[in-house]
Amino acid sequence: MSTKSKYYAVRGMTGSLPKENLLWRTIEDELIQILGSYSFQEIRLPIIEYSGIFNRSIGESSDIVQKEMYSFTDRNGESLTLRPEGTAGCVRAAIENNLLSSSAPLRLWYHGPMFRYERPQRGRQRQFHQIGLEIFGSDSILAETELVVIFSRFWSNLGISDITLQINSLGNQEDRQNYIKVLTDFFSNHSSKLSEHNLQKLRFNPLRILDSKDPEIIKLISDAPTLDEFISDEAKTRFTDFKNLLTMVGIDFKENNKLVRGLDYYSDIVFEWTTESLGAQNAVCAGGRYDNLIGQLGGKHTSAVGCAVGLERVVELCEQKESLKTTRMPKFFVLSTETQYSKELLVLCEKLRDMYPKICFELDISERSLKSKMKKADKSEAEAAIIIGQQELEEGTLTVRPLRNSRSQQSCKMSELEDSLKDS
RNA sequence: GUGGGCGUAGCUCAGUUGGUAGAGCACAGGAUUGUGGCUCCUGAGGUCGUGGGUUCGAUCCCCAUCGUCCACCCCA
Repeated sequence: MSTKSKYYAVRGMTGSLPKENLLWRTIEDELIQILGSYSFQEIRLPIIEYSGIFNRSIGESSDIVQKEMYSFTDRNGESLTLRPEGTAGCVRAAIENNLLSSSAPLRLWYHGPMFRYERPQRGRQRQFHQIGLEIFGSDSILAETELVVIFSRFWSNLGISDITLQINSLGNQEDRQNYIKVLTDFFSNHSSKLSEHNLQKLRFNPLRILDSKDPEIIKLISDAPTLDEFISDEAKTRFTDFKNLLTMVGIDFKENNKLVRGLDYYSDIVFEWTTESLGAQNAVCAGGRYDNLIGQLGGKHTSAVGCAVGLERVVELCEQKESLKTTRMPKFFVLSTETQYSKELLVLCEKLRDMYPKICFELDISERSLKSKMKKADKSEAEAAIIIGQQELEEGTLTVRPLRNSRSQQSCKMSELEDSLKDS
């Protein structure tokens, strides 16, 4: 970096630039439109919550709570945290505003930045953006399936194909406790092969060791008891039904019995959409069922499923594939032959905008040579330039010069302007 | 938190076995004083990330530091 600027963005919090944001918007609008068609409603949540909400829901032993939260004490001495994920706040808002009292399942979505103090790398920023979905009040596997079909539709509309759905069942709480007991015994017997970090996981949540990428551990895990031996018949049936339902709607999936989520509130069915195209951060969208969370946070016991998609990762996929067409308003670049006419130009542009609200008019304000203005017109990606000089002002006409085809330039009235777009 | 790579013009990078730097693209002006793209000509721009050390002399060697990228870890 040069010495020109003394100020830097906070590490891992980069924002996005104008040239990227057309793609961002297109992607977000696509998903939001789909969500509307499934009757999901938007909820807007604060970025800051009391820290206790995250400690309680995500889990004290999780990496997020232990070392990744942006927590601080406010002037009132309260511990607050920049949200590291959206579910906890969404559940809090639903309880607090009595959204769960209605008998009908409630479908919500939210959108915005999340914050985790991690070392930035590909696909991972400290401020990143998610769209999250939650369905409250449905026991049915139709709820999980709905989350899955929504994203299947989304990938398809974006033209993303190299993405895999991985699914697993964590069983109910009792199943998992039984399994954890056996797993703890297993790893304890092989504790010499475990790193300090894994030993710590063994104490707090042995399930997480299953996630490891360490070849030694992976080898060890292949001999470990698996979760599916322990889950109850009820959970097994649910999982089977879920798989059948996915097959019925034509969605391919891969069973992955090592898929455990890093947030403690998940139980029963969990899933994750992954891709090979994003380096080490392969999860694009993930979620599952968390029937106990609402009760844990002080609400009436209400079953729930949810998932979230990492927008940076989706944007990168779309950039790679170049599969998504972005569109913008048609545009005219409006310039004068001499800078003395630029005030008349401003007035003219306002008239044009009154007449054509769906067309973009980029007014030249550079006050440079005509040649330079024409260059700017070209760079602006406008379909055509509108050139105004003495002659045009006297006659009350517009000179329209197409920039994207070989048609010759023409003189026309303001009311005929739209026709010149149709030709091109 | 732990490793490793990389910081030279707006961008992508070359280069100097230590003697204060170049290319392509982009930008600006002109050839064409009411017209972009193609071509040609010209120009602007860098205390070689920052600080210190070694040296007659450092962009190059050494140390530190900051930034950045990738991976571990973790996760969306």
